[in-house]
Amino acid sequence: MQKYSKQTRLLLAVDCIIFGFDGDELKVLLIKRGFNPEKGNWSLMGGFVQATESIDQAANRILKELTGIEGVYLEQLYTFADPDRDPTERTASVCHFALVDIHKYEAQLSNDYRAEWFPLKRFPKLIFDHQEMVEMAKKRIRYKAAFHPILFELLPDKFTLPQLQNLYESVYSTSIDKRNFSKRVLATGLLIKLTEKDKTSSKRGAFFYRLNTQNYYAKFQAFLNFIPNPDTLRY
Amino acid sequence: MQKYSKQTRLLLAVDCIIFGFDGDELKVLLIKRGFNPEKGNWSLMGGFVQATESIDQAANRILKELTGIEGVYLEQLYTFADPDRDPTERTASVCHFALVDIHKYEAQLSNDYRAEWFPLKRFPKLIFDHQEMVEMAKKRIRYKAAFHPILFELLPDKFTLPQLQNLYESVYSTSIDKRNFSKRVLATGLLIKLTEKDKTSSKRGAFFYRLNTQNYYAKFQAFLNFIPNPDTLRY
DNA sequence: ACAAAAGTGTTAAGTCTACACCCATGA
DNA sequence: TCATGGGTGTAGACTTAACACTTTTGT
Repeated sequence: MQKYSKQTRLLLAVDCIIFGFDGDELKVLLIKRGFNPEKGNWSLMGGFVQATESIDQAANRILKELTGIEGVYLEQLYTFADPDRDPTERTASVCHFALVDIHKYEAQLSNDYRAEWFPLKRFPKLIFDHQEMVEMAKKRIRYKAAFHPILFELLPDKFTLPQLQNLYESVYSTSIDKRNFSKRVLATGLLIKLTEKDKTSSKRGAFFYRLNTQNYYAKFQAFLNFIPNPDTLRY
Repeated sequence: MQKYSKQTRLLLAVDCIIFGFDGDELKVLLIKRGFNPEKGNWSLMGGFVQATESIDQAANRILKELTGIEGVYLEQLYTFADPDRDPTERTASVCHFALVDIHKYEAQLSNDYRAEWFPLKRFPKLIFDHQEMVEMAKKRIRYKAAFHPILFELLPDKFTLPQLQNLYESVYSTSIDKRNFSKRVLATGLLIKLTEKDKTSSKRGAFFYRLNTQNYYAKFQAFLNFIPNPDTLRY
């Protein structure tokens, strides 16, 4: 079949903002770019979409290649394609964000890859328009997590209510009454209380919970509402 | 500067789902494709991003060229780039949706352009993956309009409460109690009551309202809540 | 015994839902 | 005068927010 004539072709890339939570603050995984331009500078995980790949496949492949991470929550965020965003050559980047359990990947990342976690405050200068991508991803997470239980993706399989509350408090830079928080969260039916306790952060210990995965998938699209004052949120 | 070697280049396109509301149901503007492949078949408004254009500029240009529409609400939705979505040649499409006042463009569309409004029920077969794009856009509108006052973009500058309620009822395929609806809507402070009445749909006439544009922009990002049972909504 | 974090219940305020009647007008 | 659609208020149910004390246990 004949090609479309007289149209500009360009490169298609994927970039991923990988979020993790260390129990205290949100972090993003960055890598030192391995090629010119901007070689050696901090960058999001990115790469070019190959000839026979879908965007989704490319995003998953790049995550795997650069960090070893696979099977995590990954969502398309926005496409950036200003003509001069990459000075080398016009490149459209389909930006994604991923949510991972930071502890699963800490060891392997520092050993096998040149990637590092950076807290959202105290962030290095990033290449190209990557800072803008991060800003958008932060907004999207806050927006989406206000109604959908995506933040569980940042926690290990077993987690405690205080851990979960810390996470919500970090994401929304707010503090939440723990009595109201536990009532809300437990009322969703998304959590199953385990008999085991986490004794690492208190003498008494806090009960572990795990996700009720059935309910999780069933209710994922429903609007929850873990956050007290949604009026203060901004997209 | 040297180019990135050994990478595939591809075409970047923009497609737009243009929504309108005729007072009774939601409609989407379609056009008969003017070139091969699929020449003569129904298509979303689309075109290629030019060498020096941003995506946003391309989307606005294409809207203008194909329909004369400009200055309307336009939002990036999702990027579709499966390798074979266009059989001619690999093409990534950054899909957008637009919300327009259907009455502003009815005359000009039928006279000057080959575009036609189709109700969301009774929809023709579309080219490529355009049907999937429309499905996603419907979901996004329902999602976003549950919390942000975007549906006003579908109405004329002056509109009545019954018109507005009809619109919400169509978008959510539900019926809303008119007493509760008017209380909710008026409580937002987004509307200014005019002295003039619309006598076209009743003998008594319904008061016109217009948007308080100051409040509209200020509160756009706040979560409103016009829809009674958000639990039943799905993303 | 005390410090530090976990866990739990109630009340008042506010919001939401359900519901029915009168109004204005043109035909 | 009557048929049609527009406009308005209230009471009960429910949800949310605010708030403080007891429990556990390691040191």
